[in-house]
Amino acid sequence: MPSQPILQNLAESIRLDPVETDFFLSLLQEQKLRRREYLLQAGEVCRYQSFVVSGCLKVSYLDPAGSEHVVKFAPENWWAFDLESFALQSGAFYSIQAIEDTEVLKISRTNMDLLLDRVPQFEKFNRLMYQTAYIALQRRVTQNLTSKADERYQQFQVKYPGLQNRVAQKDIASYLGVTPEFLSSMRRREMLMHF
Amino acid sequence: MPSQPILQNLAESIRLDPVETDFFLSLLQEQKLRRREYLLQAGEVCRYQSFVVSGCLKVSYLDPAGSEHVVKFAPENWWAFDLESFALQSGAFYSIQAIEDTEVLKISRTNMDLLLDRVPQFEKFNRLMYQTAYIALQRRVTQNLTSKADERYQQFQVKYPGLQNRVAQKDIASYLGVTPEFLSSMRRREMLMHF
DNA sequence: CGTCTATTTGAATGTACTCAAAAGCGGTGG
DNA sequence: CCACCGCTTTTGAGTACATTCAAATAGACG
Repeated sequence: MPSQPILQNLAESIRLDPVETDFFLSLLQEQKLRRREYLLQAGEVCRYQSFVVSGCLKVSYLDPAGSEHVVKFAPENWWAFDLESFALQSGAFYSIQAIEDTEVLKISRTNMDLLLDRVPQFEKFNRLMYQTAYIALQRRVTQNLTSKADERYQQFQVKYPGLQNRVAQKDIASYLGVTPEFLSSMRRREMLMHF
Repeated sequence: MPSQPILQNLAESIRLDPVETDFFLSLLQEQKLRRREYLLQAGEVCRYQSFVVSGCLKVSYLDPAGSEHVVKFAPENWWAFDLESFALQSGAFYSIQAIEDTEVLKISRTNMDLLLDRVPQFEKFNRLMYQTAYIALQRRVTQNLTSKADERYQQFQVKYPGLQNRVAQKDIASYLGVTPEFLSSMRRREMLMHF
């Protein structure tokens, strides 16, 4: 199991001794997804919290009119799950789909509860994850209100370096909240600017 | 001290015995603000988590170009604070200002730590607050991307019933992410619709 | 009452969308 | 290996949504 990346990710917020580390690793499951395969479908209960080892996922939501809205991407070293559904074990609002062949390490809600019980450090990890997620989201709201599509595109490039070459433009457009056609014309204008 | 509303708010997520309740209340401070007075200025460290007993606050952010963006309103029974600044004791990103004469009950970061130590119930309260805040925010992001200004205005009216009569239109416009002029013309069209 | 700020109104402009059609590209089967 | 199919991306014209700027009107407060 390719456990190095996830341990490194943990190390950013908490410190574990070898026993705790092993216990944590023993609770993980590995899963491989093909391009286009779903890790979670809207409506299902989100039973796992997943860490992307390789590949890339997209988290999206289908509005009543039937069009898709991408909420976030999760390339290597990102966590992906429907936070609300995982926390409350309610029906998921979002779907999570692989946009490349992807390998994840996931921990079930049950095992996470075990972990929280036995290794109190993980309370902190969890709290920080919520906190970080909230703060990041709050800034995104603010930025969406503040900036025009071309600025949001630049912010996307900063947030996800290199990802624009791995993700379909229609998905980037959806993430930015513009139509694929408009993103295309934005890119054209941007190209011309450089001459 | 008008402690009934805040106890009712707590009761929505946790149950306290009389001793815990008294301990909690002993950690609160009362503060009265005049219209236009600031509870927090951007750049300061947010040392308190405040609960609005009466009146109304607005949480807003000043962009580099100097224009204000309202992030949320906090009328009676809402909590208001800069979550990031309070958690990390870093400089606040947001300002919090009274838009009516307002009365708040606030708890300092220090006292909150005490509380978390002595009454573990509050871990849950805190986690739920983050969780709820996150989920609400996530939906707002999605809605902002999905819907037009007039729909966002309706959502505002649902979220904050009756508040449109207490808040300046320029602040509502800012919250919705449109210009005051456009909100004004939206309302005119809406009026005409009813004939 | 006068001053200051908020709101309304209108015209001109810009930003982003819809619809339609053409071109590009990737995967699949022959 | 190539041809074809389906989906994505590009391009363009016309339109709708929202902004800017300017000026007039209305309200709030001392």
